[in-house]
Amino acid sequence: MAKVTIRDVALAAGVGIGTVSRVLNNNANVSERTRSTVLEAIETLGFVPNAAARQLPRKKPYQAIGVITRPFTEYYSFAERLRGVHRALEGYSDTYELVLYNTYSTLDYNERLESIIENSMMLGLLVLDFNLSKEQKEAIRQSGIPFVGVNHVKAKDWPCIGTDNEIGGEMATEHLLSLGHRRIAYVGNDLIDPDGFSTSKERYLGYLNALEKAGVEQRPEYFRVGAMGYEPARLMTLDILRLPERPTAIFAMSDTQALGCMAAARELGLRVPEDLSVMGYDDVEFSNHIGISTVRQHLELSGEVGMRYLLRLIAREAPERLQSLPSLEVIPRRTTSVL
Amino acid sequence: MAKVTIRDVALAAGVGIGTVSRVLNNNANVSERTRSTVLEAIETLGFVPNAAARQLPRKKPYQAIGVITRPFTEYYSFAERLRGVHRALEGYSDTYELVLYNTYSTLDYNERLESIIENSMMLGLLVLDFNLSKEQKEAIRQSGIPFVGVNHVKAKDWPCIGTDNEIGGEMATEHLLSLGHRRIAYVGNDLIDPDGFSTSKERYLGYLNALEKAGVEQRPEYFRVGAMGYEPARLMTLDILRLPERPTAIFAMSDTQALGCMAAARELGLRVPEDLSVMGYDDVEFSNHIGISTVRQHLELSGEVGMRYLLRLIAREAPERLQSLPSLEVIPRRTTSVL
DNA sequence: CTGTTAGCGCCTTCAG
DNA sequence: CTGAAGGCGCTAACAG
Repeated sequence: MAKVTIRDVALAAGVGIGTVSRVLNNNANVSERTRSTVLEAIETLGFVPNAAARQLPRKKPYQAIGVITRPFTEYYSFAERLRGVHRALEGYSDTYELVLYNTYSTLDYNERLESIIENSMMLGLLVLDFNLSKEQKEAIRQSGIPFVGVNHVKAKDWPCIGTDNEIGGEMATEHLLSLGHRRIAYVGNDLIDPDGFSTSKERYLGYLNALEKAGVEQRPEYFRVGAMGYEPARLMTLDILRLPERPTAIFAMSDTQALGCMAAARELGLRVPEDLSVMGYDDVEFSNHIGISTVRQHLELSGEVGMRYLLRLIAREAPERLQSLPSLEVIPRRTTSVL
Repeated sequence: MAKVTIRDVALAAGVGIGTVSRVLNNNANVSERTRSTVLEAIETLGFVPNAAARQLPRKKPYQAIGVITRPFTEYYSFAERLRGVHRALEGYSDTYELVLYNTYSTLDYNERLESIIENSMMLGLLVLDFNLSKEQKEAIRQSGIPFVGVNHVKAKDWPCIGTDNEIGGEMATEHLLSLGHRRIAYVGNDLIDPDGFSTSKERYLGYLNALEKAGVEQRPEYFRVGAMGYEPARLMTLDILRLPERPTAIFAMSDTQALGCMAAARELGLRVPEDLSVMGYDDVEFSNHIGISTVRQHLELSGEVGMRYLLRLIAREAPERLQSLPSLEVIPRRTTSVL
């Protein structure tokens, strides 16, 4: 159906477009009769006022900044990044609206990105946890929208911030090794996930590096990957722990998955860390509350730094180099102990 | 500084406005020289293109739905509600943008709301966890923007959805009583928080009801409220557990706070649930993973149902009555046990 | 109370 | 390659 405008409504209702506008804005100066006639016309025509057109004549312009991310509601770690984003935006709340593009899949992601560019409604764009293709970067650049990436390995062709997952994976594994563990399992997402993300692969490579440096043989049966999240991790761990010779430690690629490992251990009557050490990754907030040993990757800070920089780009302030994040840190807590 | 338009830029650069538009949109047909002249003018004038005006001539209209909430990044429970909101929006991602208004304070909240109404850019508004005043409801209604409330006790004057905190508090306490506990403490937020929220008060009233029905005396020293969150809960619990006669159970008003209670117990060498039962509230995701006994209030579903209804209102589809949430449920897990 | 007329700021032909 | 003109859909003054 073609787009219906205020003019169509006026025509259908047999009134002027000014009158239609008045009922739209609940202006007092309209008789009850004409009002209802207009309302009826709006109804039957399915008229939806164009937001941009309404906004145009108003004094205060609509200024919005977009944040595009993979489903943050499914991952605590994304939510923590967003916390930093909001921190950076504090004080700007009456200046910029935050438009959150929560995508569901790569396809969805690409479409949203395209639509953002087409609409050209965003003053700036923060790309959270997503790898843009060369073409996509080029397209955004063409559009003239300032953009910044968060959680991406440093690249020359766009301003981005992130940490090195391979190093992090190595650190986590080294921690376990330093505690005397030799039978260490890896539990994570599929190495290449549907969204083309290689986080799991990177952390796994770090794990391999650490083992190799320590001269520890890597056992294939201690390597399990699958869908992301708590439940798959629990199931995979159950499998691992039923092995004839079970590992004494597990490196889970996220804190949420570490929770799954711990649940599996509990189900089998194994104590953590006495019978099994569990190492997580991310250092989300609950990890501290519960006492999960993990690798801190400064999630919140990453969002904050990224957004601050984007704000600078938008304001065209001297774009000093993008500040880099503090180093990854191993945070030993109560789920890992000496063998 | 007055608003600078494309015309000012054209004037300053000594070119036509069409040319300015072309450089703005990275159109090929501009000589390198004029391009840089224009860019310079843009720079010195600090020109920012008006988003609405840019959008207007394009084919695809900008359609956005606003969600206004208290700082969701600080509360897991809000994040879970948002998950439901997103679920409801799945499949509409190419139709509606989701604009998230994450507020920092009541003042901020009121300002944002005003600005939303003034801009009239939103097709609909979902109000998450915030009590609107009569005037505010009236103002939104005047603006003609469809709106729905989530987490509000049922009211006649606007469509909203929510659960009864008093009943929930009573259920939680009854669970503890049924396990034989008589010395039960309450740990929560200040009864009236800075944002005028009375969630804590309501749950506390439920707690009192349950005690009274059971004929259990309520001890003032078992009542502690303070700032929201893990850390304050931990500190308050530390106090309570050092009492000459410490309670055998604690009802914490949220799962996050329950975590704080558990941490305090651990610090004092008390086992949960053997030495102390801890009851939470919310049933956020990690509660299941960790095994916290709690009251399920269907957070995710609330966001989903609310947004679905809003979508109907926007589409002007038969607004059958707003579906109500399932009843609250006590979910006993591993942090509560018989005395 | 209501129709009409100017723009809102920008994009997009259309001639040069 | 570039300037000028027409319109995007709506609001807001202005006369009735």
